Amino acid sequence: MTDDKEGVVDLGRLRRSCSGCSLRSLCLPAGISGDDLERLDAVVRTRLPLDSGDGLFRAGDEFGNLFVVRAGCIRTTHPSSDGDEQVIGFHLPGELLGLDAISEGRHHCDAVALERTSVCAVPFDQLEEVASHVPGLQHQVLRIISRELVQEHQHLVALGRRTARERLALFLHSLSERLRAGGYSGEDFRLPMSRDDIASYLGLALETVSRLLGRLSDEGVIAVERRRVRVLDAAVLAAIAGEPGAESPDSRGSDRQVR
Amino acid sequence: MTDDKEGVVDLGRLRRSCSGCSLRSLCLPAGISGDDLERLDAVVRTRLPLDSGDGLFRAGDEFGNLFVVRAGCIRTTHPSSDGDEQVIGFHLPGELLGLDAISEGRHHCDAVALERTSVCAVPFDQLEEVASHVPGLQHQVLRIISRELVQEHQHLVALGRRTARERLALFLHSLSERLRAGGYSGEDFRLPMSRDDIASYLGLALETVSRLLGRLSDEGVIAVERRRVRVLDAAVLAAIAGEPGAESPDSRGSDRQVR
DNA sequence: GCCGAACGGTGATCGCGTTCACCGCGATCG
DNA sequence: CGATCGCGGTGAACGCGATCACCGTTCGGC
Repeated sequence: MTDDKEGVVDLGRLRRSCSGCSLRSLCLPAGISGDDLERLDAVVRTRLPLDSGDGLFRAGDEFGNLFVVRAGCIRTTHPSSDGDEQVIGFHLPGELLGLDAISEGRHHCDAVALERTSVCAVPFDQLEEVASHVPGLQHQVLRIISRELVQEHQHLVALGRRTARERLALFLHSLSERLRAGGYSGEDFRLPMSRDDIASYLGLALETVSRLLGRLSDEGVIAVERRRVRVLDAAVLAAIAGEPGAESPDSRGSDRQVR
Repeated sequence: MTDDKEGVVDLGRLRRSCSGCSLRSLCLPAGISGDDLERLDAVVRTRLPLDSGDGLFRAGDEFGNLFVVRAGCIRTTHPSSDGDEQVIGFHLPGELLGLDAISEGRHHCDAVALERTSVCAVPFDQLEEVASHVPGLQHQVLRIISRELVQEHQHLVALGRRTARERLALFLHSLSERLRAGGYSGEDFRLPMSRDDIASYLGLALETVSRLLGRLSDEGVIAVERRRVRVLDAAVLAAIAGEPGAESPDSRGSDRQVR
């Protein structure tokens, strides 16, 4: 199937493949190499381009593909019976979406691009087929979906126990970390989403988000200019967010032993 | 490995095995049968008994096993840096827990039994090994973890957008449905958790939970007597919870096509 | 250029749910 | 048996964040 001439690397094909992707270590191929990576590569459709506002899928749609964000940002929202909808997540480069559709074979969210965005589509049935021959890939899929679960737990704690100010600080902190992980600056970035989106995601009114951004700016923790954000004091931001600073991992043992 | 005499069923062993378990269709073995089910059976350790208050694992513990509740109830809580912790979930018969530990090989939650509880322990490395030979099992694991994700999304929407009254109705409605799925009555049951636990789970103060339970009781929607709850008007309860009554599935197509 | 919509900022007011306080009940234990 | 503790119920007051109202700015369209 490879039509590359011997010894000549096809740069175009490489750039479009997992092996040449800068997000490789974050994404499905993490820990996969050689023939196995080529098998995965054969399944992934790269470079699906989306304009700002374009939809990727809607709640109720039949589930066919998982998607990985290469560049840009995808917002997922959960529709409510009474009309209003809540923002569930923002997906940045290197992050998967569509995992919640595996359960019933239908998407439960609407997914929309917030800016010019490029995604890879991964046909799920083919991914499962490849994974059944590549144990490392099967494990990686489980790890990614489990990580998603952990993030949701943190989001739950934020919505359940944190003040508006703490939620916003946590949001900015998390965004900063994730952008850094994707290869972008974590200190100076542009928010892909509106104040309204942030408010919905954090379970707040948009006025509250607006005011608190202003307050954090007054305090010198961040600088905000419309959608541009600079983190001036990451330590204080993390402290407000309630992030454990230099806490020891503190392993306490292992789970219940079974005889 | 089977030491049963020909034609004679070992009832003790059967009752302890997946094939003889009444929760089979909810649990990992759903859709698995024959030799494959036997292979799964060989991995699962059944009947780990817990008393009320016993811990199953704690945040930071090394991850070894997934657990399935056979009877009783397990509460998982997410510890916070500043001391107070939030209840993340209640796990009823037929439900898995520990899935969030796959990502980093460490548990992120504390898990405690709220009453006399029996669980099955599933060593995760062995489960993965079996799953790599049994495609149906691999798919089932993904389906279960994905379903978990969907439930968390609904919980997020509840915490982000719903009033205290709606959250409580949703909680009772969901509890009722899940108990029914596990083979218990959904109309008349005993709450395994305290008001405090419910409040933490719903992001409310316990006083609010107490008052709203009283109000729902006054209105004749439910009857509450300490921890015993009877659902008197399931339709009204579902309506308050914002559950779609007789809404059509309304399939709108399939996700973005990829050329 | 003009127009209009989308977005963002800010003040004034309100109300839901929290907070604080104290109540009674039932179980456990010396 | 009275003492203690955990659990659950309830009243009163407060305050955080929602709601309502209106502002200016930016941007894309013709």
